[in-house]
Amino acid sequence: MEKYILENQDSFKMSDIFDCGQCFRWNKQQDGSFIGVIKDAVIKVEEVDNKIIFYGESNSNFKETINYYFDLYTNYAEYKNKLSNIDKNLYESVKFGEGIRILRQDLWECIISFIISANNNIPRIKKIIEKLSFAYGEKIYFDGKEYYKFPTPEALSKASIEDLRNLGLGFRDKRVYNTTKMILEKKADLDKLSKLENTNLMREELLKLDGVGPKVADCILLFGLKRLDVFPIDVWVRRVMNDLYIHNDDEEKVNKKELQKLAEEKFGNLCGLAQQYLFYWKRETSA
DNA sequence: TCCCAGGCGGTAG
DNA sequence: CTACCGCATGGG
Repeated sequence: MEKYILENQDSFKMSDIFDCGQCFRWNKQQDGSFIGVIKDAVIKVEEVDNKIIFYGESNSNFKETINYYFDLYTNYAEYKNKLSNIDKNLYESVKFGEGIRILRQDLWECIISFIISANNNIPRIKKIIEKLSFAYGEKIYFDGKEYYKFPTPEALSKASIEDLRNLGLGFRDKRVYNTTKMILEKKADLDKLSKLENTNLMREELLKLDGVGPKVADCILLFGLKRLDVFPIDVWVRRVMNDLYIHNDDEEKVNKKELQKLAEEKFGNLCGLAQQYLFYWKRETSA
């Protein structure tokens, strides 16, 4: 078992990071710690006396895995400073979610996860991903308990549309099935895609995948490719943006393109990060 | 019983 | 190009 201790981190709050809706595979334990699966490894994170402690088995460089996944090479104080200075709303939302970091999640896992997210709620998304991993992912042990990796494209391609339907994917079954096939057969090349410079070219590639529309593509860009210059618009973000800036009586009528433009103007190349603070702030304080 | 959830794909105008 | 609709499922 490896152990990695983090001290004096400018922003790292487990609840903010794991509850802000960017990831689906971290679960809070009774002792307050979180356990999740990063690629091939089960990781446990706990907070003791303002120190963050990571535990896990790792076949390669444990510390590097953690540093990369939690984006610890990036100084969020600068980001937060910039955003806080934009206006009072951003100041409040950043203060509320001060411990947020954008995780660097696996692209493939991100794609499937957010296809499943369509017209779905977060608890059920988590359940479905758990079931997928249990059924098609490789078993690993941690602290005497069983966990399951997220299935590889090869493994998931063994599932028929009906299999997926039986796991509770609903109408998303075909989308996951088709996209898995496309990626497995290299009709969509994720390695090539992740090396693209231009965010819009990346988005175009993602949009070719079945079940990936504008919102899902932007989530993948933000959470799987760390493109902070995208602004995923869902019901919550539309709500908070309308409440704060637009004040349309009928929030449903708020034009998405207009909103997109407004976000880019206000938040610039950090609009994805701004989205995350706003989303978390609004969702947590209105529940 | 109805409504909603991190939307998307298809079709029609 | 925009506007609408159907879609599976589970929880409130």
